[in-house]
Amino acid sequence: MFAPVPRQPDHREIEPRILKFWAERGIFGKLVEHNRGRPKFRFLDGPITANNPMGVHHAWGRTYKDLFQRYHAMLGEDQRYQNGFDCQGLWVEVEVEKELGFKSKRDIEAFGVDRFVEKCKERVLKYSQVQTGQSIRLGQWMDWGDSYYTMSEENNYSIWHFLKKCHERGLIYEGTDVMPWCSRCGTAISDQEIATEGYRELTHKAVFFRLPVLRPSDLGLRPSNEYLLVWTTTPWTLTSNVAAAVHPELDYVRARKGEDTYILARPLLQTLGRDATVVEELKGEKLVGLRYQGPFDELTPQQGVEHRVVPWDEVSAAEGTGIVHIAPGCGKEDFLLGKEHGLAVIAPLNEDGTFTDAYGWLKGMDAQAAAQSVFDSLEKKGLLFRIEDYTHRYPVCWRCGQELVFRLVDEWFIAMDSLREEIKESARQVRWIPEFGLARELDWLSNMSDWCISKKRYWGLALPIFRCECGWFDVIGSREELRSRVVSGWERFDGQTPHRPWVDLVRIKCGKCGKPVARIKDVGNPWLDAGIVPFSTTHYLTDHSYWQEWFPFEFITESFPGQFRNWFYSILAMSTVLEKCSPFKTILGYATMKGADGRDMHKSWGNAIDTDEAFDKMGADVMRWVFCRQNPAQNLNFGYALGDDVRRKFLTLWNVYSFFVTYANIDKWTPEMAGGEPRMSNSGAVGNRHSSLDNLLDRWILSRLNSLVKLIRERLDDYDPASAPRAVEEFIDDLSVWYVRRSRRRFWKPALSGVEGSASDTEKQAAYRTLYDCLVTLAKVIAPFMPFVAEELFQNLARPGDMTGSSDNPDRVPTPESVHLTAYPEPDALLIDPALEKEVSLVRAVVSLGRAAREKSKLKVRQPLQSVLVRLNEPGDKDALLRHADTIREELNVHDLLFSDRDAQFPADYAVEEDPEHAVGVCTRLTAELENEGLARELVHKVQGLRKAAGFEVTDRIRLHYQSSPRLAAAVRAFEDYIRRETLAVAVSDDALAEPDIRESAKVNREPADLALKRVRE
RNA sequence: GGGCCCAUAGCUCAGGUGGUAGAGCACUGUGCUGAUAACGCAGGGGUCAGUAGUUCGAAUCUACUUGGGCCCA
Repeated sequence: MFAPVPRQPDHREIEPRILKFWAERGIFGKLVEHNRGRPKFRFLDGPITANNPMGVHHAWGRTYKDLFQRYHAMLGEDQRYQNGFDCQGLWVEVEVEKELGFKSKRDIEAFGVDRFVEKCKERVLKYSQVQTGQSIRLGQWMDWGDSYYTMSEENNYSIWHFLKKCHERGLIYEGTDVMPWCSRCGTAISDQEIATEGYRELTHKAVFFRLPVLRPSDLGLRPSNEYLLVWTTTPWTLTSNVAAAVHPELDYVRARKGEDTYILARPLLQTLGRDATVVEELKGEKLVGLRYQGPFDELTPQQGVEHRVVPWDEVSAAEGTGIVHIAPGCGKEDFLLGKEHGLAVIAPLNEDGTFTDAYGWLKGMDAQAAAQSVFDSLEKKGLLFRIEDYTHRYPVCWRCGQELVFRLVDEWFIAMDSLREEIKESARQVRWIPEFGLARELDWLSNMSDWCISKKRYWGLALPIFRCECGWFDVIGSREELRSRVVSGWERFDGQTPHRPWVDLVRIKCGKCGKPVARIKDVGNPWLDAGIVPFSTTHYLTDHSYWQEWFPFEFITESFPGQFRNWFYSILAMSTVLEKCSPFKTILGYATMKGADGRDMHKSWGNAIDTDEAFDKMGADVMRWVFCRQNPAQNLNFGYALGDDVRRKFLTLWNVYSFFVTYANIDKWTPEMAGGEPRMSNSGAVGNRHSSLDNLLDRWILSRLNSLVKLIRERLDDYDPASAPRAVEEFIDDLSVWYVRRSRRRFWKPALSGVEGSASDTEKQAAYRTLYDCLVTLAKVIAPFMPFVAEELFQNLARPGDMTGSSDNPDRVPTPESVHLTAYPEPDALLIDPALEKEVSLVRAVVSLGRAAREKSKLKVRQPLQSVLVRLNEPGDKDALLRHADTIREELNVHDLLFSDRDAQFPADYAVEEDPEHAVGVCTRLTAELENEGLARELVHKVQGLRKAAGFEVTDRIRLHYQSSPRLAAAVRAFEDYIRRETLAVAVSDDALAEPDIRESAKVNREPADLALKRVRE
């Protein structure tokens, strides 16, 4: 017996129960064991940041990861199943700071770096556990006890090794650069980190100001009443102005306004207002070298600075004045231009974004808050021209949202120029899905600047760089190397992880002057942590043969946006340095998850979906299906409505399953009855025992099933997750709407006689057998997508009685214990019959047209008609339709199926519908005989309704009594056999019935009738 | 300024290698009542963003334009 099937699947009940089943039976462990030593599927999990509970967008990616791992497991491939957690970096620090109520780095120092670092570790451990639980709830199968953590010693020391290799190639250097700087976090933000969320549309005060041109006089250079008109959006940087840039090819003017003369780009003359008159036109190159008086010459750092006009091709006349203020200490491009022209570099800011002590009255003032003070000072000096609001995209800190400033800093870099082409070559070795990924990655690689690997923070990779005051530095490549070179502090470091503050206590000997040298204080860029995992997780340094077994990886899948310059970049770069190749062969990228309304998910906008709530409301299976059927290249607008659609679709499958179990139990049908040998073999082949079947419907659905399996294997082998679910949905539709509906009567009476070779038994057995194989195969097919429901179907169909613990079905058949331990179905080419599939499509098209024609005739389908007439353009289609004549006649409820030539006209009493290929007409003329038949069918319809209303079982026999008009009575007599058969009536009589179970006064096609039913006990 | 992606029915989206537009939802009508707090069928609805080109033929290929998104500078 199959367990009775609830009317609707309840994921809240099913999913936890299946999780428990898997856990108790150790199914995952058995799977790993089963495939051990077989051909490998090498998957690399990109680490998830273990800093908060998982977002629903993570569930999207994790679904892909699980889908392909489960699929390849069912192909019998050996896998590592290692999940990864990203642990180190500013993002964790920021959360811990919030937890502790810290506002700045000073708070951390006061709290103690060691305690702070421990807090960071604790947070990572806590949320890695939370995420593990959520992933399990999603149905993801990983070796959860063996997750890698990027804070592990192996990971950190592997990076040391990488950095050492870079140093051996002379790529590591300390540079002065102007970097985007977060004054709250007290650290530079690397190029990669100014990510999607790294820019924000902001409005600032922009200022037009004037700088007096210095003219020669007896006493040297003196300010004149001629001015450069200059514009900037960052007032605080004026304090560090050293030059003004013009485009040498651009047209400029000298224009008089009142007593004064202004120089600016000609296209921007209107900036001066209407009362200005042009005195002279000149090219920008004529202005180069002109000296002017700086806007803040009174400040100490400005003493001795010579201000002059320099040429720059980047200047445009699109906005401002065409004269650009240059402060090499405050802007990246300014810095580069300054280098080119040998300009002075003035660095005005402290780590916290305030002016340094040298800045006199500005000392201690926050740079961004200083705008008004700068304006006041300009005003007082007669240099202010105009202030206006200016809206632009401005970089902000990707973690805390603070507006960034550009600050002159000393940071450590890996020189990338010599690696650029090598890494691009590695990127080209990869299959990028979607294809445009390669172009994106190459674009990034072509434009990337040197990799800034240092961060002035606490929780992260301890960069193994030791630098002496004398200028010497070296990079340590391993713990052993450090130990061999240590001169002091080892005992205080030994036993600790290689993190701050402990590793900072170690001293080595300077290679030049011999002094004890400490590590630089900086920690590493977190993408180093994630970038090394292709090596650290495969024990590149400690177990080389293991690494050789598992490297490179076949497959990774991650979200595209952002990762081109982050993880994809760092694993490609690091692997290229270490092994001159890409560490992965195929990348499946997917887009961004948005709210149901297409906007970013925000709690305050009400469109955010909590992961745990989604598991509860939607269920993991449905959620996974939604993710899988999505085109990965397209943003996913995720909401509960998507889940409702999927649930409806699967309710159809559930109904088929429920239908099968209901009737199989009535007939006490078991798989063994129809076969003889055990049903579920491990071969995985689908329906290979049906080749002798002659039922067209059976042959058709098995062809469809095998075609489906073939397609899905092709698509999954090609790393295309989205095509498979769509194909499954179509199959479910075919199975329910056509196969089950058309086959329904085969599952009804008479009951299985048990007589070998009886005709009705053979038909019925074939139907059960076919539907059973469809369902069991489907369970296997969807197992990687919807692991819970697949298991539920499989357990009840293939191992009935097992899950409930009742052991009327002990392990007497070698059926695998779980659907996830079965082999993925293989298509049987002999069962695929494209011609038959096409034929059934044709039949369905003709039936569809016929129904539309009936619709037009206003004659309901229950009323039999004499004939349907089909006109075909393809004469060959006639034979095909004739093979399905019974089907067409039944579907359209007509007696005859007729054909006509392509040019023939339909008779006048036909209602006709047509499409480009065929026309179908139904004869609308009714005879008395047809009307009687219609009455009989209508009566049956009423009686079935009464059976239902009375609560009879579908197998109950009844007595049917009726009193009616003579017209109806005649019809009943004419079709009595039919009525008895359809309603399971043992007797039909026209007298009154004493004590009926149910009675009704009804109208049967306008003929009045009293109907009464009584159940007959056997 | 450069690169990449997108634009198909009211909404969400399918539409390898070019051949007279499809699904789901929504809407309207209707049927079924032995899967039934389900389901089926039928119908309305699209100049496939625009323009030009290649072609016997373009939603599909090419160029440009417009609008949206992302990235780089």
